[in-house]
Amino acid sequence: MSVSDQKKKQIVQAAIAEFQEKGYAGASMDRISERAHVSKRTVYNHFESKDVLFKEINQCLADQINSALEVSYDPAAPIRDALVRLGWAEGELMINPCFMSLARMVMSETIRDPALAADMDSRMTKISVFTEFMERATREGKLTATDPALAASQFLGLIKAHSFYPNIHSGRVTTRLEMERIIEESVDMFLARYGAKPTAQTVAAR
Amino acid sequence: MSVSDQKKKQIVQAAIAEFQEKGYAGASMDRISERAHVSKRTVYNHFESKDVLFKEINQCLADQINSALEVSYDPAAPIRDALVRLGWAEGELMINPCFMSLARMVMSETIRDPALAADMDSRMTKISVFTEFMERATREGKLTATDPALAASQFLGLIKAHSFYPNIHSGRVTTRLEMERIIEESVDMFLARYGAKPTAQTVAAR
DNA sequence: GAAGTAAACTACACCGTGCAGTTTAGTTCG
DNA sequence: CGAACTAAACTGCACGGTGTAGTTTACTTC
Repeated sequence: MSVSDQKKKQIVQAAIAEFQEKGYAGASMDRISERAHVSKRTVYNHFESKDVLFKEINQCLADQINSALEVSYDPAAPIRDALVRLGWAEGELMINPCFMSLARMVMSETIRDPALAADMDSRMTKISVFTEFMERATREGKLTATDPALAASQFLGLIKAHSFYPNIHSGRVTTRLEMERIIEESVDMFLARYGAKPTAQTVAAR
Repeated sequence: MSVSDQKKKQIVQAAIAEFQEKGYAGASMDRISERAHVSKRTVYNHFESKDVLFKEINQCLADQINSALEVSYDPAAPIRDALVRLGWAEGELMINPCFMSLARMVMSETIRDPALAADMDSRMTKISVFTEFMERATREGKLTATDPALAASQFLGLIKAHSFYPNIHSGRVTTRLEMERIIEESVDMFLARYGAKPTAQTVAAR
């Protein structure tokens, strides 16, 4: 990595910290350059404006989400295992402090600015895997989710309700152990509602 | 209502709109006074600073939440009906555009500022009704929620996942009809997991 | 000579205050 | 009743001090 790339990385890190603490409007380009141990002019050599710098950081978040959600559907796996694996695709992000820190910052801005929210949404290209999963599993008789989109959103809602949303407020990040429990409990509830033919075997598996 | 009170109300309304659109740091006291059709000096006669004005608005939100959650436990009602009623205590808030608008604004600030988040939390005195409900219903054999706090948070999570959190981003407010469905679906899933003795009667009631 | 630095500089916007003068509501008195 | 008075609130404007985004300039390092 060249010196210039190194500086750019420092700037991005500093900007994340500054935007996180103060928000877009409250962040100062002077402080960002200080935190990056870089002259202000160097910041402007790499990013033509505060807005461009902010957008670049947003793209980092979208990239993280998209790559985390590249999860393939395994028809051979038992539905319970497949759901746990699907849950972990999201869960893995939420136990990652770097991701959560970024997510908090971006979210507090998107809440206020619908245009920015739409822009971010358009960057999240992989969200559909959850609905596709429900649809396919139902087609194969493993679930009874007649409304796959609803089921997907309920599944995500259960997980997020115990990790993402509380974290967003407290700043505390869920541990891997806690996430295991959250996913177990979410899958339990989800299968209680949508599991096909609740046989003795399914119950015993709990 | 006196003229002075009327002006104060105008200021609060204008401030909500301004804070909502621009955030705390981005909001301008000059613009707030313009939006309220009031001189800037009048704003400062009612509120000694931007911060005081902001806090006053936060208190409005806390008041709305606390009064909405004053819901009593009815031991005579079937558990399903009681859950629906409990869900509506929260749901009623979320189909209210005024509440949602305020909630969005406050949330985007509390996300960034943990101290403010803690301050707001301390003002929400009635959140415990959900856990108390689960605890009591389990004691009376109507539910099997061995961890009442978890069950309460799952119940709320299911409802919020389909109204509050999507609304926060899109700005679109859930209709009463949609909320009926959300609460039905949430109670369905909740009872599938925690309903005591799933008898033929319980199933038929769906 | 390409990239970085430090510091000063421009051109604003913003918070909060001060103040001279006006409006409003209510009360007293003829 | 209605005119005169009073106290409080409101207006509009200007101002000090501060902070900001982004630019420029002169200098340094590799």
